[in-house]
Amino acid sequence: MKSKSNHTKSFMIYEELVEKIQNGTYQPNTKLPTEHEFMQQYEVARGTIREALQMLYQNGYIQKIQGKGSVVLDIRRKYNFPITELVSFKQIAKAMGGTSRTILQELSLIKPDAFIQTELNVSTAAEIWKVVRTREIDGEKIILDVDYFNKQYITFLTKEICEDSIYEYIENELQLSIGFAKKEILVEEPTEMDRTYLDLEGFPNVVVVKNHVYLEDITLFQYTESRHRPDKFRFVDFARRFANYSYPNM
Amino acid sequence: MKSKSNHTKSFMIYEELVEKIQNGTYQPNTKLPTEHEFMQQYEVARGTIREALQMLYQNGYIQKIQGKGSVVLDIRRKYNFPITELVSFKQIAKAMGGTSRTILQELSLIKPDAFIQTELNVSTAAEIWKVVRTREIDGEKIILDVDYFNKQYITFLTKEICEDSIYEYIENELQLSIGFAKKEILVEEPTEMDRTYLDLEGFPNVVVVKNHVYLEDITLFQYTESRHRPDKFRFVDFARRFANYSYPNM
DNA sequence: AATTATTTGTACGTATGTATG
DNA sequence: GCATACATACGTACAAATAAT
Repeated sequence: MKSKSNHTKSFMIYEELVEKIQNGTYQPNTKLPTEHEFMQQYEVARGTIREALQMLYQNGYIQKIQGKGSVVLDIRRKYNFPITELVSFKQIAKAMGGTSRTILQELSLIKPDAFIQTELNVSTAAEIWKVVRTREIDGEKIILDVDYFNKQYITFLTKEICEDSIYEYIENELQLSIGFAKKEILVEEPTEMDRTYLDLEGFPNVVVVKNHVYLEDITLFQYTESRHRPDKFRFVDFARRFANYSYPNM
Repeated sequence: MKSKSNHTKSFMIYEELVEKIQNGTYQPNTKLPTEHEFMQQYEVARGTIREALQMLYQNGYIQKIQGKGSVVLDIRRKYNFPITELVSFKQIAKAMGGTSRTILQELSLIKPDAFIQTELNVSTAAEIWKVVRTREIDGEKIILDVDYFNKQYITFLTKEICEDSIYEYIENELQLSIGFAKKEILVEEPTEMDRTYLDLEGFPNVVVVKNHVYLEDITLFQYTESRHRPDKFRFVDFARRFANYSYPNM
């Protein structure tokens, strides 16, 4: 999972601590070194350490307890699944282990119909890339991804890019920074497309994840529907009660 | 949505800005005042303003763009639904408007079976509150909530509390601070319980949200299954690509 | 039971870097 | 090149919660 360059001290410390939590250097339910110890270890100001710890906190790696210290959580380890982050299928497949394959069913430039005009907020004149891909895991076609990209921002696409990772291409080749996405999870009846491209095995509905994806400058460039066979669908989320807004500092 | 006291300057500023975004004082796709202007307006240090803005950013209210400013997003307004936060049904029902009702089907103290022992990480000796509630919206029973509370932490429950809001009771009466939760969304076949307590109308499966809820001191005190009729299920999530770890400051 | 030390939380101020216009 | 605005980092002080004396 790489993206734009982030060579700040706090981010590098964060990455190092994530690594040490994942490889067991810091064990679940034990305390991390104190902020003061980290200060000396990394020779940075306390605020810098607190930023790194805040990222760990925000992403569910640790719990910070005032007066006590930071405790390593094992939630990530227990559910080794991408938790509420924007990740591509390639990353998920890699994390899950099993054999996976992407089959490109369609790659075309289209004029947006009324639905796509609304979802991508474009006029009839716009040009849109339509990408249809089947995701096969352990020999079963269980996910159908239908993507629509605004050609104004994603100017060029090829079969090879779609079969690898479009996100990697967007961030590394096109040098665009993906900012955020709004996800919506629903259950729908299978469409004709679902029936042809998925191994539905008689399941009477599909779980649909609808995604609007924005760049960092707030331009909406992608609308995606990820259509899952219900028995294979799983979504894991980590939520804090108040995103306990204790922020680093100063 | 209230919880533990948070009277910090940055949090109060955050709340005030949320209010102003929601009531339209700050319009979507326009820029907020600069950090410098906020500094003068609130007579606080820049870091304090940046903390407040960071909370807005993290929760999808604004996008921060270096060199330009902070732009108000309309994602929250478009999907007026609790976005990836720990919220109780009472809050959701209130936000949705329509008529809603909670029916308490069962409230009992039980000894945990093998499944609950695993999910709540307790021994056979523990005592567990079991709460079964039906959620009715516009006259249809579409959600079945099955909660298990560790009596060690939630010592006392009544019919009235369960029919109102257990979360309010936990936070306001018991003065416990809820820390975080791990959610998992799956699709399952209806159980006998689902069939008796839900208006399933022939739907062959239910969407199940499994929830492990922890206090701020990391004690696991609740396991919940929220079982939804699939046609009425909807989950909205806001995700940042890298939770762009720019933190306030210093 | 009261005090002190430790550890995290909030807030202030300053300096410099980087992106935008 | 310059001004503006956000980003990162340093340092200091004190508050609040916890743990140890």
